[in-house]
Amino acid sequence: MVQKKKGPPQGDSPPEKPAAPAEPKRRGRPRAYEPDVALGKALDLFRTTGFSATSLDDLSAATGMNRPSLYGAFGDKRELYIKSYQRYRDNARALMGEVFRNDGPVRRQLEQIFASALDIYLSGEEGPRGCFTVMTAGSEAVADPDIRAMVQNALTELDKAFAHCFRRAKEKGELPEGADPAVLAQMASATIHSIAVRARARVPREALEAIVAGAIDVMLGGN
Amino acid sequence: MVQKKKGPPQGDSPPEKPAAPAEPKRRGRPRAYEPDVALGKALDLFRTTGFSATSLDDLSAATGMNRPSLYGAFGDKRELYIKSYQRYRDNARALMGEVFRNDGPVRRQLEQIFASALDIYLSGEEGPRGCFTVMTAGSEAVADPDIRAMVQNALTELDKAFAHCFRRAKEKGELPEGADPAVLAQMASATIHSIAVRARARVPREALEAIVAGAIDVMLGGN
DNA sequence: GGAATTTAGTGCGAAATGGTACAAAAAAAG
DNA sequence: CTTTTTTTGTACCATTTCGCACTAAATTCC
Repeated sequence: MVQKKKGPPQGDSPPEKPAAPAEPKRRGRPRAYEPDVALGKALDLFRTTGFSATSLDDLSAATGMNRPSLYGAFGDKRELYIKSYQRYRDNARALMGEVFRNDGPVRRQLEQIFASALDIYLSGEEGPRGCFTVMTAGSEAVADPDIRAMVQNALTELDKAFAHCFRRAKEKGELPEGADPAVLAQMASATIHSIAVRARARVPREALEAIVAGAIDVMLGGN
Repeated sequence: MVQKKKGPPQGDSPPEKPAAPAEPKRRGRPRAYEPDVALGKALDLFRTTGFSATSLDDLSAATGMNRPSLYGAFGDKRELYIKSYQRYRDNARALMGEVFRNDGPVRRQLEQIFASALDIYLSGEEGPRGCFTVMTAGSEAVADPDIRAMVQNALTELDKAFAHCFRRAKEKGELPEGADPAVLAQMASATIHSIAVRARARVPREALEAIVAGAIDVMLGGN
């Protein structure tokens, strides 16, 4: 069950710019695909259709790779799903981490975070695709311990990021006296979860933005 | 695609107590199953495994009905899924509607609502199953317009119930001056969505209760 | 008891699915 | 040019999946 065979360093480095680090001239027939873009396509598919409803044929068509190549490159379906999810999280982290790092006023920071989230959730040719964690990974999490661990990790990571954000804000006096950063963080996360769910039901962006605006007002207590 | 063939009045009446209204003595061989309990079993399964990952064989095993009977009683897999979802919503409405109707102090009302939600989300032999709307129906909502409509309906219904709750509270002076019931309602819904997601990832009940408690405090503004 | 009616249960079949074996192809190395 | 290595692509297999036809059973009506 617990697969972990070929575990190359992968995971930390963001997939930003493969940069092709001086391709050491491989030996055999060259690959007809770029692993990075192929994984991106797979991610897109999994995000819209979920795990079970996405067939290897679908994945094959989307990536342009035939099934044996897919298997060779990413392992079986489950492994590919997990790698897709890792990729998704790397992307999200990259997008949000940036905002979390530079410290403007909390209000501005929150606005940017939520805007990024909406960008992610509402993207997709055929309708918004919501959040991988909330929608498809959450479903698999019940039965699959590995995926569950990843989901848990994603949830706490978001909580922590928000908590850090609010803690700093409180130190800078941007929050009322009694405000509890940890609680506010969980509410911010909840707002994220909520717009993820609603996006999937095709609630229009303006409505989601209104929700975000209202939530920010309440969380910042009129500041 | 849009099935709506045999649409008996079903939908409004809560499945509470089938009551067997004087069985008018049917004509042929008696059914070996009780439609109500069978649908309940199907719901249980769909809730844990989702639509695609649940096979008709699984459903057959769970309900005790063989496939042809299943088909005859509920239609094809998609119809059964939709009926299960309706049933789930009827149950939830019954459970929460009760709380929403009797008017105690808001705080108490909210506590009860969230407690009911947790009961629903955390139930399940093999781990918590979360919320049908958020988890499995949300996934299908992208591709299936009918299911999407149901999900939208579920979301707005919850928002409205909370909004009503907060509006009444404000009239009774239980909320601060500037409080906007609609905004608070959306935050309450967001809290629901969030604990649904977290429940699925096996976050323990105490942690979820803490989140709820914190959210209530913030929403009621110290009252 | 026999006809009519409704359900149960076996079992089939066509399609889809996940996975893999194997030969052909494309490149580097000798 | 031949060998070696790596990937491609076809074809295949075993299993699962959904749906349905058809027969057997159980019950009511006449």
